[in-house]
Amino acid sequence: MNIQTSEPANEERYIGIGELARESGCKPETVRYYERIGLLPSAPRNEGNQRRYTTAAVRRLTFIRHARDFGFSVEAVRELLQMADQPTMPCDEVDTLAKRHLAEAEARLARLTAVRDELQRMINQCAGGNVGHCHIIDVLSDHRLCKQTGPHGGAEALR
Amino acid sequence: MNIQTSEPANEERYIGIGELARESGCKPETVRYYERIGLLPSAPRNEGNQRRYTTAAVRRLTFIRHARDFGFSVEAVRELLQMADQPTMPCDEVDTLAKRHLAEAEARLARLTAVRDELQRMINQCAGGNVGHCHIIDVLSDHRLCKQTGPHGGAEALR
DNA sequence: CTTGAACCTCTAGTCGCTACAGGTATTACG
DNA sequence: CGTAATACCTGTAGCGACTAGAGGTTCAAG
Repeated sequence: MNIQTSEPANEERYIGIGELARESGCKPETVRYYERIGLLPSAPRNEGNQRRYTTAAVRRLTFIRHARDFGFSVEAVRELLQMADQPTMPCDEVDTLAKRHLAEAEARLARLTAVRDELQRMINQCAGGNVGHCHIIDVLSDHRLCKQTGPHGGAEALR
Repeated sequence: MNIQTSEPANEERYIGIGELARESGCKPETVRYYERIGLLPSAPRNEGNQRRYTTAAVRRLTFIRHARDFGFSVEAVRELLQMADQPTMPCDEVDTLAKRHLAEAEARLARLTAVRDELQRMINQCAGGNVGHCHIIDVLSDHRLCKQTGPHGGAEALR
């Protein structure tokens, strides 16, 4: 498994940024953005200054997109790429990174679950009527009406 | 329950932005930001141009923070405030807004759960060794190694 | 009266893209 | 071969929801 961007073998097919984007499931703007921030190496250009890519770039970009889909931050992806680029390295660090990410996902999950439960509770208790007696408004107005003691952290759960 | 910002009754105590922030659980910068974007009305100023608040502002800001904690967007909070400001209105719209938000929370929850499971799976299958044979790297490189068929949407789950 | 904390405005930075505007290159068709 | 549609280029600005800092003013305590 090689996700490095290597120089093309003879006769290898070159593709443009549009096709690269299509094949790896993102947009050309995003590809250029990844190049700008250094996730992708600067692509070689043809005579008309357009970027040309090989299948190595498709693999690297696919890796990036997939890691992003898993919710890894761009910085984490950068680290993962560096690790993947050194196949002889022990994979402890990869493991650590993944576990930390898992822990964060679980924390978000817990917060989000609490928020969901509280939302459900307050919706169920709304008897309908007018806003002056709306349970939803009441709960939002007064944290003591929540089962939870701490802040919900719904906003933080979304980061 | 009145969360409107009304003019202070005679002899009502005024507080500064710092105390307001402390009492409602956010930072002074955030308070000014909320004023700037119109979630909070422009606060009256003392002679030295500093904002003075009453308990009505504490209530309003607490409502805002609480709704934000529930993950409601600032725009949704704006709508909720408008509704809460009209206590005689029927609360159908509040209900609708809350239910829509609940549905979104549940969707995010589902995506995040899927991501969590896949992360767990790939961490459990990592035998340790070097990066060249690391299962985590392999899964990130090749979506077909995931149980899931579609994209994970981990990044989207975080919005 | 002095010191230090709290406050003021304005601007820019965060993250991860996305969307222009205004131009050039390539490609397909007639 | 000419033209038109498409793809590409760079650079900049915008999103959401704050947060941080610079550089200055005002307040409260001693």
